[in-house]
Amino acid sequence: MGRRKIEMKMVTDRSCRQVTFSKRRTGLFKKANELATLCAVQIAIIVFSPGGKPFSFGNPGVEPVVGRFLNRGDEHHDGQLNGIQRRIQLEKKRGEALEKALARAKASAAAAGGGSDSLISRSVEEMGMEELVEMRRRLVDLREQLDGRAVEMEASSTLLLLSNKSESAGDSRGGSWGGGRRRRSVAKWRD
Amino acid sequence: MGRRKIEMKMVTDRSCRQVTFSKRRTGLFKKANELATLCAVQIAIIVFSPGGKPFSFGNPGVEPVVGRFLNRGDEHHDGQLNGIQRRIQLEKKRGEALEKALARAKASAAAAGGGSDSLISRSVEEMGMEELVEMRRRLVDLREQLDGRAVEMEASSTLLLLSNKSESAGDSRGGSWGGGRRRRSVAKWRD
DNA sequence: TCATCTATTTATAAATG
DNA sequence: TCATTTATAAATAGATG
Repeated sequence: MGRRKIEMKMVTDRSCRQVTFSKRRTGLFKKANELATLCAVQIAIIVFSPGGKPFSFGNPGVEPVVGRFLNRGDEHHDGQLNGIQRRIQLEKKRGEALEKALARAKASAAAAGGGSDSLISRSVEEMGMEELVEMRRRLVDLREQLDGRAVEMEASSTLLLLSNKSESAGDSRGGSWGGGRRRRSVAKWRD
Repeated sequence: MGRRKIEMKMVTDRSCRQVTFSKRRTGLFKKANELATLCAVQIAIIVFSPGGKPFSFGNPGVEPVVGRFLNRGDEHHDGQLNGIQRRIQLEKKRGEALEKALARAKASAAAAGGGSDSLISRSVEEMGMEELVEMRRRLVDLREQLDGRAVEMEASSTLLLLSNKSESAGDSRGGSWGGGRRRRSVAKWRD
């Protein structure tokens, strides 16, 4: 697609790689936009430049699409809607083990609510890998809870739960280029 | 790019639209794969077909990329690496408010550890939106902490922290190199 | 550095099996 | 309905200012 055919290996020269990245990212986003337009579908692309900077494209926006994707229970592809009742049934089926895990997750959240701030003095930086992994496990439990709940709510609420920071709790719509994230308004074309 | 030039409007015929979607989705994923290969970058694409079915592509996987995107603090784009020290400095700059929030988050995790499972009897389904939002906020704080720690670790560990599920809460290695959400492997090529 | 140019390669719309 | 083919539009690698 250029003067010469190129090998499909990482471009070794940093400068060339950056140029290639910029050109192809532009092309990719354009293609994505065409796909969204021609087929009237939702699409989101997130890409980090070689320098580590995030670029994104989304129709109608990155977060609605990501939210829809993440919220999707793995077991049901009902497409449209699906009552929470079905979900609950599935969850109950998972058995007591999950129930206990959920109880712990809830206890965690509640305990945090009345939290005594000074109970834990060690900094997270001092924690070992094992502890972090365990923290993460509970975190995942929490998130499962949130996701399970989320299917009940309409899209805007779901967005609130999934978006990292909730200032934009509203429903900022409009297909967007560039940063899906709040500060970036339209497009960053340079890295 | 075909026998004829086509208008950039929604293809009205459902059948043609589906064909166009399949072809262009394939092309888009191929381009994304090339971009990832040539430039050694992380990228994720999520697209819902006209029928509402999800398709995804991700390098090294959808969730690691989405996680990185959602977790990104808006204020620092340090790019490469950055010792945890730099991160800590930035966090300290945020002031006492954040310090307190973090302390609460840590307390939460710790409380969960010694958790009394029966403290909370209400089901999550019964919780109100506000409580869920608050739970989510703490969750985000926790995750920020984990991410701050994560920069110290090598990629595989980072992947472990960010990937949504690890059945084996222990230290399941060999991060899933491709899958989107847990059950999905890499890409679904048919709708 | 950076945008623009163009020779080529690549993607794909329509045709075809 | 699909997969394959083919004529053409579109993307882009390298050149150039």
